[in-house]
Amino acid sequence: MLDISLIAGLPPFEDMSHADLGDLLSKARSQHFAKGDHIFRQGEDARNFHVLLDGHIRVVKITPDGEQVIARYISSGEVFGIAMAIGRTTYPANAIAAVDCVVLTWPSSIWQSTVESYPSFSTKTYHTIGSRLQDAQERIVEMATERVEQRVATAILKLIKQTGKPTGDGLQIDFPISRQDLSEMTGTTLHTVSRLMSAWENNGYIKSGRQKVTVIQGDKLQLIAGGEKT
Amino acid sequence: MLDISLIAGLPPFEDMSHADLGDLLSKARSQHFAKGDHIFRQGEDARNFHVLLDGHIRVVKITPDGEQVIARYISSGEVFGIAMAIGRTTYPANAIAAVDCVVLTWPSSIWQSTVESYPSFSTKTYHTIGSRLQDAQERIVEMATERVEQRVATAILKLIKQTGKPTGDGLQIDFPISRQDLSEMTGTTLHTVSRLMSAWENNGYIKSGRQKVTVIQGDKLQLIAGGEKT
DNA sequence: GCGCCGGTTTGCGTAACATCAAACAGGACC
DNA sequence: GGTCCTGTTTGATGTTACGCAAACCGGCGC
Repeated sequence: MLDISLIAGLPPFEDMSHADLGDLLSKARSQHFAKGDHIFRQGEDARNFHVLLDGHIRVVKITPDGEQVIARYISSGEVFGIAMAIGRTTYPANAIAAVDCVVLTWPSSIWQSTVESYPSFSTKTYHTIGSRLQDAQERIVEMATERVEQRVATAILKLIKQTGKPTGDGLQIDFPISRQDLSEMTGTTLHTVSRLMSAWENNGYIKSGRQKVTVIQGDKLQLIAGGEKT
Repeated sequence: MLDISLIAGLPPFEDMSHADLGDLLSKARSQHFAKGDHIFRQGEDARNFHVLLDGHIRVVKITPDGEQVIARYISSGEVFGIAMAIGRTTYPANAIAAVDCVVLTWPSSIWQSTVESYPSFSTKTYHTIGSRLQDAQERIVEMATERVEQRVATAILKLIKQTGKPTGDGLQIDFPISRQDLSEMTGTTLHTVSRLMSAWENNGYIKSGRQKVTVIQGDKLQLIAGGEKT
């Protein structure tokens, strides 16, 4: 039904035999989500885990008083929604399609047997969790020690590194992202992000439009991220 | 040489047979660290992994420009220094004995075989990493959305929950902790922490002295942590 | 083509905290 | 008991970035 080539090249599945891949795929179903759809919601029972085949997904935490914090963006090829791997029974955040997405979905019930049967998948997955932990720790350090300007620059550079797509002038973040989104990634307000980006655009470091960001002079942003005053 | 009773009751090792425990212990060595000693340093080759048998350990990240951020405190019974579990070859932070400590140490070389041989240990360990990830994500949300006052209150309550020891008046954090330490946990300055704690002491919520904090009215702190104005 | 809506820009006042500065106190050591 | 050291308190001043407000803009649907 689903073709092995869908996942054969993806990081979580490399080192798995074709037979194993077929086995695993036979238990999966493929889903399409339109831009803006929720793949799952915070607090919901973690009934499935997923791999993103195509698109970009925004993972958002919501606080008791309704504020939103973007935990991360998922790019294609990544596993996500693996709550049970970290001993949870519910999802810790919302997952929202930033663009139209194609997702492979497995029932959580086969998680345990899956990690046991395919040790390379298991190792890869735990390393994924590990790198998310490191990422989170780094963000804590940033938030604790850096000023807003640096954090916004860092966030943009990280997205460019993760998803940068060449355009005429430079590298562009290849999904729609608003000032508000960037503020929710960096713990500030859309106003402050807008002010910073206006200044950078005036200096020719970036070009930006409605939900678009293109980095022209990454080195300059890098300097700002590193804490240079101008 | 080392007695099984040392680790038999500890969370990471429950569900392991006595034979397995003996096996594992035979490869361990026990070490003593005086207050202030480094168990390992950031950037160093991760040659060992550890379990804390007694004491408290401060895990500190250092930024390129020398600022310090406290990632967490380790309490007795926890595994730590498990860099290789998350695919690193070096330690991501300093580990410093907050008080005199007793530590069990294994060479990293046996990590892989250990997680493979003892699935219950493996599961427990990955859940530990998972809960540290959740913890980190929560801290990001806090730093992004809450004011300093709330964060400091939350930090104190978390330490009380983790290590609170009953005294005459209330629960005391059972290792020496300075205003500076609290500021490095919450991304603020020792001055601000001092001001907040002075106010709380005046209100009778806490008692504090040199590197000591005792919580008298945890419910009041809880209100502050939750965002109540007074 | 026009109006509407969501996203964006920009100005102004100000709260929250950092920074600078200086005095103060508890212990450890002699 | 005195001295030194480290941690703590408190005040005065400065700055960052938030909150509020209002205007603006670009695309989409009608």
